[in-house]
Amino acid sequence: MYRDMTCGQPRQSDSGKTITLSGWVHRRRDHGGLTFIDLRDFSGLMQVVFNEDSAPEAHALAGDLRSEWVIQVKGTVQERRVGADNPDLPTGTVEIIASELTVLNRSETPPFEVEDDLNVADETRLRYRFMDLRRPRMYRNMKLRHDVIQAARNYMVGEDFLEIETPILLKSTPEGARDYVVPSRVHPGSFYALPQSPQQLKQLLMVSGMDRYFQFAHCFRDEDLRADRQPEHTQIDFEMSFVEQEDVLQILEGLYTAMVRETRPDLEVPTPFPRMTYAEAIERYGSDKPDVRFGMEVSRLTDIVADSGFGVFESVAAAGGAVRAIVAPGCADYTRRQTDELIEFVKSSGAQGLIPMHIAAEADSLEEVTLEDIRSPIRNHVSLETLKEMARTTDAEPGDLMLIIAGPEQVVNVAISNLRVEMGRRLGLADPGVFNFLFVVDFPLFEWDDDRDGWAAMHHVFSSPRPQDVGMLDSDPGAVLGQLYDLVLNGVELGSGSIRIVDRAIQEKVFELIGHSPEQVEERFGHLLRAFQYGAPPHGGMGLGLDRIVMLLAGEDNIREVIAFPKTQAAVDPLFEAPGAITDEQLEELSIRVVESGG
RNA sequence: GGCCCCGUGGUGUAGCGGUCCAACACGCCGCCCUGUCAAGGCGGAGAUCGGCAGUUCGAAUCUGCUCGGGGUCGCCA
Repeated sequence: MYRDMTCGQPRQSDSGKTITLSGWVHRRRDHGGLTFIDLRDFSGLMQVVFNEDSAPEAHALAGDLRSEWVIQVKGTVQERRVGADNPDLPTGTVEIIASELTVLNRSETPPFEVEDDLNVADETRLRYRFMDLRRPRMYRNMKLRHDVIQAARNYMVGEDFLEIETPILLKSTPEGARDYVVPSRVHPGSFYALPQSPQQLKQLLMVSGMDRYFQFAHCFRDEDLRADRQPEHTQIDFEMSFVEQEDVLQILEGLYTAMVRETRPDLEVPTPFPRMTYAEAIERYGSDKPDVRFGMEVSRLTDIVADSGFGVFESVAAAGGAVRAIVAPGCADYTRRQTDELIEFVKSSGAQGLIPMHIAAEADSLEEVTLEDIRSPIRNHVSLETLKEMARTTDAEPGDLMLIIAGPEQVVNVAISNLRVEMGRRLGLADPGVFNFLFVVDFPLFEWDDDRDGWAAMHHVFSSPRPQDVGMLDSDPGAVLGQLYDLVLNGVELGSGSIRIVDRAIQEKVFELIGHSPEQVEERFGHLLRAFQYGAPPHGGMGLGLDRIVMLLAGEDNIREVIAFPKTQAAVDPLFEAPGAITDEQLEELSIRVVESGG
């Protein structure tokens, strides 16, 4: 045994014991005849004292120690002398009086210090991830991730779900994201694809009578990265037979309250999780994943300003676009510099611009506001009555700052909802101690795809329309709502799910609507549809981003912080230098020739 | 694919046309020190400023291209 205890364990009750500890040299404080070593492992720090008088050999050796060397120390646990306690350390009331020291391994000088309050470029951290992960914060995140997984597994097992693994090497399905593909050696010119989700597999498991399935599923998507998006991520994936939407939502609520309770009992989780329709979410927040911890709802001014005399508003309204606004309470004194910043912000969210409207705090009420009280680029173009009507509609008061965005509906919604979140952040409106889960339901089944000039599945092709909407599949596809639901937490989409289609006629109709020929359907989904002809139970389920919920539970704002070996924005692993070339022999075996890109 | 920000010793930053063969902090190396815990004192080494091409009498500093990193819009069934 290299150790009797871990570094963070010994307490006053252990004093007098002779123990052996192993770990990394966190810091050395050499006082000449007396040397202190902070010995570190995953569990914490322990101060080790080397005294020239009592252990000359160990003391001499301790003088050679350097940061991150791996050592083994034998010594006696002792209460620290009066006044020498370190209240910052859990082990700060004791220390080890070393009698023996063994150097187990040396270390090069580290590229950065193993400290939590680290300020090092992400790429450097990833290049030396094995050092980066030694930081207590990273261990905490990995441990939290572990605990979240255990809590989820316990809950799912308790609800009679079966944990079943599904293959990673499967077939490309041309829906959705780009696939990562793997060439087949045995079948030259053929490729496996890594799963974007185990969607079809879990549906097959339902047809197989497995009743309730779950899995921590690795999912791969070859799309551009973001702070909360990696090329591979882990989903808590589950599917249930003989259920309706509400049954699935009940499981979700139970699962997530359990996960939070087990890992962050300090957080407040209001239950039951509220249900909000997609339409309501868009109307009130401009987003299908609203942060409902605070108000600042989005108003619609299109009708009021359609004939206001302000050209931008009029042309947007005439083109069928939207004029929407939020109110930043008490922000009428924002400076030009501050509003310019906000303009840059909304531009980066895709909007053309942003029109601020300051309502001076001097007036006692909105009705007493005069043109003098209003500061805005539209002030000289729009009548006072219209300005007031805009303020009334948004519930703006004297002293408030209205922020108005005009443009195509979807562009406005993206920008105004991002702006709302940004203002909420600036004004400190969102309580970080509250986890406000929200079910967004009744998503449209289809959305119009301008590129393809046709309907596309909002979620995926197997999601079922609401029974009452089936009749509209022919007459008005855009109005058909699905048995589709998202779980949203504090403005972050955690996952999507649906009740699946098991009726062949409806399935064929859906394929037809999104422009799949029977041949394409057979090619892409024949296996699943054939299975459905052999007795498919009604079923539904969900895929949930594990990394994101762990990120939120950890209080991190980047998903890389809760993934042991994440990739950079260019989908590179700087430690492995992946992806990399393969040998000519490998290429030969795979019948692959690499050609220069045409440019 | 678009937009924005960043790239200076090991790490993080300062310098933003000559006074910079580059400053500071931490780290590193050496010496001293028996109670420190971001130990302390003294001394020292270490970057030609991501790369290339230009502008200029002169560039870390300006311009163009390029590479790398981060954020974001598109994209992500």
